[in-house]
Amino acid sequence: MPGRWGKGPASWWHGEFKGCGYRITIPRQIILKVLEESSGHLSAEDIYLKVYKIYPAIGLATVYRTLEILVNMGLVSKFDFGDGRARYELIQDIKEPVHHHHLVCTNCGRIIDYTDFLEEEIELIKKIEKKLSAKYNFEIKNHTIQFNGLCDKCSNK
Amino acid sequence: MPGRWGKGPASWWHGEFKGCGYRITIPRQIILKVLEESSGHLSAEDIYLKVYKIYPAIGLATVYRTLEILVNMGLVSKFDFGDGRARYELIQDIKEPVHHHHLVCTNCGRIIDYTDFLEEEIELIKKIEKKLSAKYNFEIKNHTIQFNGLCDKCSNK
DNA sequence: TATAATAATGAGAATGATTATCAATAGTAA
DNA sequence: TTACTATTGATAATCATTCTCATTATTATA
Ligand SMILES: [Mn+2]
Ligand SMILES: [Mn+2]
Ligand SMILES: [Zn+2]
Ligand SMILES: [Zn+2]
Repeated sequence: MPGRWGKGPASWWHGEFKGCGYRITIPRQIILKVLEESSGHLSAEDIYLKVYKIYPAIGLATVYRTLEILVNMGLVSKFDFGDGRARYELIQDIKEPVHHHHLVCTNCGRIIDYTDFLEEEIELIKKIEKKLSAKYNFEIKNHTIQFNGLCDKCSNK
Repeated sequence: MPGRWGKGPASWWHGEFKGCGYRITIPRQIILKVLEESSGHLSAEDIYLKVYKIYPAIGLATVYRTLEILVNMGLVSKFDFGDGRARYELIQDIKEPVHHHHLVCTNCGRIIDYTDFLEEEIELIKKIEKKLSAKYNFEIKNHTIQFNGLCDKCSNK
């Protein structure tokens, strides 16, 4: 995640975090660190276990509390892929999010990220958002697009 | 839901149901009836309560079991809108599903169905599915598209 | 730096949706 | 009708997530 750190000790998110009245704590720093260094789709417990290795005093409730804040601040996306637990992933770049969509295998649960949209896809989404905003007077903040089916391994049984 | 019933007593779904080795039972008939007569986004408990009025002997576990079958058969869609309980809705027409997408208010939880896609939207989805299938060797069965934001009431505070 | 105010924490209990268990019942084919 | 067994309802068990609360850590301030 290049370009996010200044020269000082403060991380890219410290400013926004403090601006919202939140304190910079050890648990929060480590949770963010783990999110930064992991590839996506981690469950709260996944994150807890990774933090635990660095900081065994961590509590699971703190992980949940921190994730809730991050989701509300728009720094983390929360997904439900149907396996009974929520999944979290850091939004890579706040200014210009590297948005991506998901392919979810309904058999083995594998999740494939794809970002190589057709140019049209991006255009169309903007157009649809505009149309829906107008028609339903709805202020659209973000969207989720997911294709479900069978991955290569599962469709070849 | 016109055009689904023959002249006999059997409902449109009886054939497919039996074909899968499932028995036609009173609880299942009433659950389907409730799904047919309700507008979408019902939780398992919503369904349980509606069935209960007609058939008080119903058990909640039976509702869950039946819904699981219906989802697996592709007769019912299951969604998670982030309020901690799954939502179910009958797919209106199996042959030519009246597919729709959702606008979800992140403040009050209101859900708006929209089906009035731009013609381009439908075309593009087909194109994307084809591209993704080829690239990831993924057999796409269905998709979910959801826009999140604030509904008119909530954005006017 | 020391202090006060209070946000944040971790442990553990509580919640609540969903699933599993099991003996009794009902649907089906013969 | 009978025999077979899928299905059921009650209820216990699971398990992710949230809540409670006494303790601790962070921050602004003096
Ligand atoms: Mn992803
Ligand atoms: Mn709907
Ligand atoms: Zn798979
Ligand atoms: Zn709303």
